[in-house]
Amino acid sequence: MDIRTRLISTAEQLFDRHGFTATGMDRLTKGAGISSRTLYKHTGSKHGLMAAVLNERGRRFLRQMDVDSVDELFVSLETWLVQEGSRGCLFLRAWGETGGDIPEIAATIMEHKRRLRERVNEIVAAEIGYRDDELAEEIVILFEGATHTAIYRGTAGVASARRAARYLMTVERKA
Amino acid sequence: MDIRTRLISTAEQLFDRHGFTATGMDRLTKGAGISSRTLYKHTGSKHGLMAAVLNERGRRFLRQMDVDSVDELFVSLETWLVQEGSRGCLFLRAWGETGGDIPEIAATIMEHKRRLRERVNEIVAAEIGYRDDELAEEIVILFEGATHTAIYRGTAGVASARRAARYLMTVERKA
DNA sequence: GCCTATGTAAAATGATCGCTTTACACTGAA
DNA sequence: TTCAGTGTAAAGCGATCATTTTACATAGGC
Repeated sequence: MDIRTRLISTAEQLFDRHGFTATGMDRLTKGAGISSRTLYKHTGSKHGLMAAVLNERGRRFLRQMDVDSVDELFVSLETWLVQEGSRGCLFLRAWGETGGDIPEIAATIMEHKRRLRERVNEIVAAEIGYRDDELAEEIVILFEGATHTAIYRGTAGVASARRAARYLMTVERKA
Repeated sequence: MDIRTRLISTAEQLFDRHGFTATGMDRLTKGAGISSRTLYKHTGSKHGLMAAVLNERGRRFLRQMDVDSVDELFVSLETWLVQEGSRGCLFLRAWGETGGDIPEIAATIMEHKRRLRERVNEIVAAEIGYRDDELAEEIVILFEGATHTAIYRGTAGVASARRAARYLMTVERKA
């Protein structure tokens, strides 16, 4: 496996499992099996590594959420949580640990959330035939809620979110 | 103000603003205006301080969520977010930063979430006349979703969650 | 065969980590 | 008046922090 890929996926696991600040550079280098010099050549700094991890994760996440209906969206979320574990949104955790003070990281987070919102908006629009920002926002909230409830309730909550979404999609559509 | 109160409320602000791990003991002692010896006499360790902060915050939070209807619940949440800021659930952030590995902290988090869930269940039951665990879980998910969406969308999302909750409360009640 | 890329291991940087200890001052009750 | 309780300031604990540096190996293209 490519060094950069190995570094980033190792870092993603460690950050997700132990938190960003609590994960030191030595654990990252040892985990990836590379020297610190090589690490710094690849991502420049710890913040750079964090941003790279988030970018890569965001790409993978949105690829998995590339579905055609709201119902499938929640199925995909459940699959993701089962495969990756339920420790909450890594982007929001990064925001919390940095206080939103690192521009490079803050921008990555905001951009990811903007993309997710747009994706949900498109899925909703495809399903009901027109754009409905308000309905899409409610689905996003259920999505975000399911993600975070899963930390302490497991994937059981995703089924509830899915059910609630089904109601909203039925009741709220005007056409 | 009592030293212990000052310590805990200062720590709560610093942890919330900058994260738990990133906040060092010297910032905490300087913030509270006490010596490190005094701090350690009061809470024993940093983990002890974290647990104390979470306990205090949980008490204050649930006091503010002591309402009689689901609609009021979301109004109270909005008030909370405006007053306290929107940096996500401090309990889940603590979970993420510790990996759930510190028993003292993990137990505090789980207990708080259990209480919140029970509170919502009671509010729902009072409103529709009978207990409905599934409906309550959906409300909890909207609540959790609004809390976390607020990090990057502000309180606008709370209004959406409130609206969605109103739909669910209307559509799903069987009596 | 040499040059540049890219990697390693390991030491050193100064700062900061959580936590303990030492030495001293104030206060209220016995 | 003595004494336990509670506080301070400041030094020190060994460990770890993110980052840089030094010295050396290996490999592919010219």
